[in-house]
Amino acid sequence: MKSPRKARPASGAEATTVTARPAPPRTSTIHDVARHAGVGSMTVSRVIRGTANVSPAMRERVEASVRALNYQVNVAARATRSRASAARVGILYSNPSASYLSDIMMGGLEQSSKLASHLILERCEGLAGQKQAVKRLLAAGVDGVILPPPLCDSRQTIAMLRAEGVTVLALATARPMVDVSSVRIDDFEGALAMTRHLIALGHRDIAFIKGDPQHTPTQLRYEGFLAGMAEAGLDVRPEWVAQGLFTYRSGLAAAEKLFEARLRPSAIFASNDDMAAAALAVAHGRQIAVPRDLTVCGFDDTAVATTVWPELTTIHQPIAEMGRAAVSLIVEEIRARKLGGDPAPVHHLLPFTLMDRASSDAAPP
Amino acid sequence: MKSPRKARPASGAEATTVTARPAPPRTSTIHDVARHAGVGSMTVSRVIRGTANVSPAMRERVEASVRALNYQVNVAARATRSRASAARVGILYSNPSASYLSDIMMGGLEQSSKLASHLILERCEGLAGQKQAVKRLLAAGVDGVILPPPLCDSRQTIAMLRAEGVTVLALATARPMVDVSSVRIDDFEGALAMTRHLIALGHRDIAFIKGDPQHTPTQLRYEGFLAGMAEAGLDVRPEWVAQGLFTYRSGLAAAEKLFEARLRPSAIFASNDDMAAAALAVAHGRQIAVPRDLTVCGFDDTAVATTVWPELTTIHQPIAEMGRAAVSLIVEEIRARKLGGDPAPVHHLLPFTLMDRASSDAAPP
DNA sequence: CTGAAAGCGCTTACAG
DNA sequence: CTGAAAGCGCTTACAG
Repeated sequence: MKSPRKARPASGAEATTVTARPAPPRTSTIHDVARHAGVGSMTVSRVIRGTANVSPAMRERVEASVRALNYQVNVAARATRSRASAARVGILYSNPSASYLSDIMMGGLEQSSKLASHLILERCEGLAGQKQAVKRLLAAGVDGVILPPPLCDSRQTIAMLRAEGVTVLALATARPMVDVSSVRIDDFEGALAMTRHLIALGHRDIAFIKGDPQHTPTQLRYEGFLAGMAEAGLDVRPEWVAQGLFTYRSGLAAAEKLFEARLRPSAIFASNDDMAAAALAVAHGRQIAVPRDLTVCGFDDTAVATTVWPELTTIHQPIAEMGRAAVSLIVEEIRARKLGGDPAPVHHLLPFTLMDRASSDAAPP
Repeated sequence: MKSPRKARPASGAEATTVTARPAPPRTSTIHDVARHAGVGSMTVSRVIRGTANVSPAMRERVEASVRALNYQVNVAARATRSRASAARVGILYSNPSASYLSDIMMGGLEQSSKLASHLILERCEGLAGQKQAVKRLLAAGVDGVILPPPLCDSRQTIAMLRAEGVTVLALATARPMVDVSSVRIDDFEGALAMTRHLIALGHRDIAFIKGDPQHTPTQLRYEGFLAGMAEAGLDVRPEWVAQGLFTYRSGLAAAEKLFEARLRPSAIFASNDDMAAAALAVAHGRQIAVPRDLTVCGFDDTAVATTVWPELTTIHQPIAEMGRAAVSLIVEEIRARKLGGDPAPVHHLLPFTLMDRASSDAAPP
């Protein structure tokens, strides 16, 4: 066995080089394009924004110059002038370890970077920390705040923000309020689609692991499951419904309970991926082969779904896209309000996708 | 059992309202502050940037006005004028499902949003897609590109970018090149620290699961482990070293192999969290209680580390912070080059943290 | 140490 | 349908 080194290997950089670097490329402006096309800068501005009132010939000419000069908009400059993106948007979160959070942030930050709006991340410690967190956001001068779960369902937080004239958007809530904009998927339909999928695979003996009763999607996912079973005329046995809390640990306990029932189900539908991953681990321990002897599926399509083996069949929530949509919508709403309007709240329902992976298969005969 | 509903529950918004909203807050500018403080705008600009050459009295006065008016910098406007942040930075990634990726992005986007630089995310499909992806980035007019693993170690990608005058930064590489800036932790020291921790807990029989031989951190983490064992005068049994590939599935196989050895180790140190999570699942299946009968630990502190139960003791890589640092450093390097300089590459080594969680405990007597 | 002027790259509002 | 002017909020470069 190789003898260990005491000094840090590669602690400094290695003595390898690549090549010398030429001068950095220069980026062109709207005026360069205008000069190249022989038109006014205003026309270029109209073309790149896709505004109406530009003759086709002119548009063609400008677009050619844009390509020729490899022009790219300077979003920072654009933001300076157009009120739209001068928006300051907060994201108030409370559960930083949730796997969906970084995807929400990623989508939101990406969109914000496109619009050159300014995003402010604020963490709220427990429920008691709400007031403090809202105060910090107000001190930062936010025009709007996006609320991911579970704060998306906190009437108190929403009320505090709105009392100060701040625009609010609830993200991934299952229970949107009529006068607060929201971005979400349809949890009921998602669970229904998964249940139909299992039934189409020939499963009749389907168990279900419920989520945390405190969270709004829990009930809808369960109802979607019940609806799917009912429309196929299948029974839902009480001993095949286990209570979970959306955590891996609760999934471990729930799965153990399901396996102790007299009859073993041929499929387990867990209402999120963490609990489905736990069910997989329990099955593995009991030497139950997945998917040969047991189908397991989840909900959300978070990172763990593709980490475990076999990879989980699950309902994909387009979380990053929801983050993007949330920023777009709230910035638009803020803009409208700044212009003196009173925009109606928008409720944006995004499509989910059933990801058919290796953890599910036809029911054993 | 409750009868299922056919219609989508809560498919539209609920009939609940909150409160009416007052007018949105207006944000103040540098000139408002200047007027309030009775000074020139330039002085305010100097104070908020923390520039030298401002008398303490003046600074005090301006800061009071900043607080009074709740002034917040408009980063977009700032970016317009200061060349620094006009930077366009690409992030070229190839493994979108990697759990560290969204954290890198999150840190990077956050920093970029602060600097009002422009981030462009580009995905490269397989190794063959490198050329295409680089072309797309060049077409987008990038000044610099950040390379997360595994592309951080691709000499070809780096060479292509630099040939076009693009500044490159390698993120989380274990083998930095001397003339390419990098941001990383010390993998050797991290593994050494974990090994020492296990030994301090009384473990003598420690098994190790190696990572993918293609990835640069693999060797260093293994060497860190060997060094720790050697300095304590402990043997490393060949049958207690298993080869993995950094995937959960490979961890499953590696752990099974370790348990088939004649003697069972009292601790398993997996060189990443996915494989440690797999080892946990295998132990669970074999009714081996963790941490009572077996200690399991990982490396990276990705989301899965706190998803599984018991939660994993692991080495925390400050991934989001590394993303932030990468953006800061590359923007600074781009700025320096734009001003005509030839800045030396920077090698930034961030501290790791040993997260002592529930999956590790003292060795059984 | 402080400030008035010019300008960043774009869009708004106003003329033709 | 097209464009010249003014201005967004800030910083750079130049005077004092």
